[in-house]
Amino acid sequence: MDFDQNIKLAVDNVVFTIKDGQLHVLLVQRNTEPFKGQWTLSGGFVMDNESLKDAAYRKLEIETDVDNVYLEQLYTFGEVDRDPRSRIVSTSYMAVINHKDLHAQASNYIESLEVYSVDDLPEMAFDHEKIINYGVERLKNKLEYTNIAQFLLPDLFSLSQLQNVYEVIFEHEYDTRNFRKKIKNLDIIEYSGQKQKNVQHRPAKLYQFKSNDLEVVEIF
Amino acid sequence: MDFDQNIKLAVDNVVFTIKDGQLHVLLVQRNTEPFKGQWTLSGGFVMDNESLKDAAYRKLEIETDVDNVYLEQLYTFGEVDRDPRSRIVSTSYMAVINHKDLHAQASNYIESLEVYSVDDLPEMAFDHEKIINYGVERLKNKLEYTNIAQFLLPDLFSLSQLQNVYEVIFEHEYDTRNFRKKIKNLDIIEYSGQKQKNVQHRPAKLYQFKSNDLEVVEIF
DNA sequence: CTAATAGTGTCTCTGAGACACTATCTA
DNA sequence: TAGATAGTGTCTCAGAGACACTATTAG
Repeated sequence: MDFDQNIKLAVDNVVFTIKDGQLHVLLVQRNTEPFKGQWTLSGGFVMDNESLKDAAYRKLEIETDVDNVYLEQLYTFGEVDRDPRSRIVSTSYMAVINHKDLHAQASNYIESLEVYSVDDLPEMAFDHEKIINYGVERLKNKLEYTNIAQFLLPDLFSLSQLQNVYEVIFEHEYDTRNFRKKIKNLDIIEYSGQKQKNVQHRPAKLYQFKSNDLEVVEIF
Repeated sequence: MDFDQNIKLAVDNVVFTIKDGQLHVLLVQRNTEPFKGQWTLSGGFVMDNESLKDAAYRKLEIETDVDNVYLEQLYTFGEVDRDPRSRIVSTSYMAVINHKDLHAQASNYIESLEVYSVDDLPEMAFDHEKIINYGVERLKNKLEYTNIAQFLLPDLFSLSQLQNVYEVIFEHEYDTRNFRKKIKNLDIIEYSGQKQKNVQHRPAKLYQFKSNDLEVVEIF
């Protein structure tokens, strides 16, 4: 056990949310070299007495209401030269959260914090753009076979809102009737009894997910 | 960058192969405490100048003909107490290999090396049984939507052999006609022009995969 | 000719996708 | 009543699964 190793271990969070009808990711702007002024994921070193997932949660607490967040490990990036300063291996996590639970202001943060559309990322430091792309693929996959969409939506939502989540992330429009037929057959959501109020059109029925945990269900 | 961290980073390989019509995994028997006599995955610490994947390959070279192996990262296990000696985070890799390319003898190895059926594992040290189970799930998933089965088969194989791979891993028997119909529709294998020889029954046509790389194709 | 495995086609049912109109609310 | 979005059913086609018999080889 006295193997001499000089590798540091970090976590990086890819925090997804939907804003303005587009998939966004939370980024931090660096204010020191290297890559000063460029953007990174929110992350940091793992402490000796916390698990990887706890480290990811600790970082996430600064920016979000972690009670309503879905967090899962993505991938561990272990190339030798991914950080020019020293050997740093980073385990990335994907967080999925409703926009209202994201307090993305710089208040607790020395560096500035902002959400960017994944289709329009700023200049990214390190290999973080690669990490984001990996996360986008994972999110797309999970949308196809789980109820993960719930974490991008408020507790009560209309079928149009749900459909919009899929359309935004897959960048593809679906037929309303077919979409509703499929979702209803899956038996994963239920009518809450409530409807939209004060909308300038026919108010939509509001639904809720039957399970608040991630469940595996073939969707697309 | 002078954060003080006392975590070591290791890799562990879950090496899958099919032997005697069952899915097997390669294990190493520990000859020191803790867990002396119990079995573990083949693994070890990552060196400062090699990537995680290179570390996994380096371990794999001892036991296999790495030219014919498929290797992919599984998951990083980062619980604080997973190793009683010290804080060790382990990134696991899944290797998929044909049984003939596995030279699983103890010759290069101080410890003894053996393949065990995943349905009949010996007493496992650390959290390695959990890692194996995670690997089995990943392998099942990949069988459903990729051509990963090729790495469990010789270059030329019969349709029965291919079907057997699926039956063994999913522990489910498939209808021969339906299975062949589906595989042929997928257009991922082709007839090699050769047939079995010296078999005491009608010789099967031998097929080969069109692509030697992992390709994404919906199968089941 | 026996034993063993290879190889093949049809029918039914289910789910995916294409497609157009009516309903309900606010201002 | 105009503007906006919600909400709904039918047809066609493709793929999944159930199912039974003939073909080819060695010994």
